[in-house]
Amino acid sequence: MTDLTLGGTHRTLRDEVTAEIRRRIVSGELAQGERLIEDRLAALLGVSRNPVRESIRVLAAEGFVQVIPRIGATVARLSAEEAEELFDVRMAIEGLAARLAARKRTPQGAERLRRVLETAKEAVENGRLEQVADLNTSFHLAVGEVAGNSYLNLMMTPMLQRAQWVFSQTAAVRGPHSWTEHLSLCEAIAAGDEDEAQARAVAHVAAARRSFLTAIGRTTKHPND
Amino acid sequence: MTDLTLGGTHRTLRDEVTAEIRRRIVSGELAQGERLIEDRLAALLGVSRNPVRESIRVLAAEGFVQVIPRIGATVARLSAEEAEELFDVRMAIEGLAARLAARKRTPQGAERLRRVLETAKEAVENGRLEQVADLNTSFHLAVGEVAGNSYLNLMMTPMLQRAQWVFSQTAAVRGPHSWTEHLSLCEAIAAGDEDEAQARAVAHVAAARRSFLTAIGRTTKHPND
DNA sequence: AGGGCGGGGCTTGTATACGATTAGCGGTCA
DNA sequence: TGACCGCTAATCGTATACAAGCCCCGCCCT
Repeated sequence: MTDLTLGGTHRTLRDEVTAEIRRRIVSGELAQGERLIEDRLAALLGVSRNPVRESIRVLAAEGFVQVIPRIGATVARLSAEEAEELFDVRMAIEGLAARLAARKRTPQGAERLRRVLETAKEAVENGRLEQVADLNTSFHLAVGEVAGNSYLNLMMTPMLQRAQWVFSQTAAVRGPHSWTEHLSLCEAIAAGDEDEAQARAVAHVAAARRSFLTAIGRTTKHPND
Repeated sequence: MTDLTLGGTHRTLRDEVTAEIRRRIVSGELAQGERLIEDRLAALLGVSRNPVRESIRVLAAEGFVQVIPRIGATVARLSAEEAEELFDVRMAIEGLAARLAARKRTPQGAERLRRVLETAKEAVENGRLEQVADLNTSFHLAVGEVAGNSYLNLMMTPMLQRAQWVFSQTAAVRGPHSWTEHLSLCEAIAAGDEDEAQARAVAHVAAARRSFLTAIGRTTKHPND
């Protein structure tokens, strides 16, 4: 009786395993370079090796895991250079997402974005800090969904989780600053101003990059910023 | 003696199966919406179901396959809208790739691009038409590699194959026109002109979009073009 | 003492087996 | 005649089994 309708909504073990391993990587519970031994992961999660293997392949395609045939899988290593490279990609992708969101916005879409911001505000006020990172990702993802480009969304989902990974690794918390920028982006989208929406999204990611660079203590790229 | 060095260069069945299924999808041998039955694919390729399953998950993450739990996997359907959406993503991503390639170019990198163009020219002259599509993809991918952004490359690889899929489905051949644009892009990159490289890459994708729209016989989007 | 060599354990790659669920079909009853 | 019900075949989800390769350690030889 629990699942009387569409059977397609069933969550398979593989899906849960994938989400769980990814969560552990993004949160840092699984350290960079750490070996992912199929047997142990399977035992740890109480499943057999098969779902674990399928998960590892997907996570490898997403860039969270590195697989070397006959040697094994490890959590990917994220050098400072690679982390910074991500911001370039984000500016391009999220700029496009914001532009399309402004173009294709609907009242429901704008409302949806506001609701995520509202939830985030509550979470901040109640001190649910670890939830804030997830809500941050949710907001960016919601922008992508409002943009209504399915392939863009397919790419954005792992990209944003990777971004979250970068921040969890560097322990760089951007604080309330970030949410003001979100709000500003939300307004531009709701107003349907494509140029402004893109500009604000790009500026937002650029600010995140500066925050990241400060956190890792190297200002080599923009010494006169 | 064939494999005396690094074992990591070993190609597993799963890799070959993934490449083969992807190739059949991109080439159209596997039609959109066609069911991918694990048993049959396994028998067809002479392997067991396990490598096939892992392949299907990866292809789903790349957007070539749609998986519904307990129902099965099918080749993804590519509506005209989704196909066109891809061009937006490509303009953003390939524009960035071209810009970064111009910024980080090296003599070897520029030479590499020229070599791909040379090979393509030969292929065109010798009438190896089905190879031309692959070389087209190779060129775009090479631009990404010269850009030297690992995550960008991770995203570009399936994206470009998806683009190739779109063209193989619409039977839109762009012909020598495209290669002039490649050459022009290559020069801008070699010259290190970031703005020009990005502009030419974007223009190239925009031209491909027009070609696509013409091929599917709907000019609704840009009626006055 | 140092370097090659072989064996054992661990881990991955692949195959097979079994249970669970779905879709499709035919029969039955109103 | 049409709709509902149960059955069967097909297929997926998961677990288990076995084979093959890799790493590491100790031994032996020089």
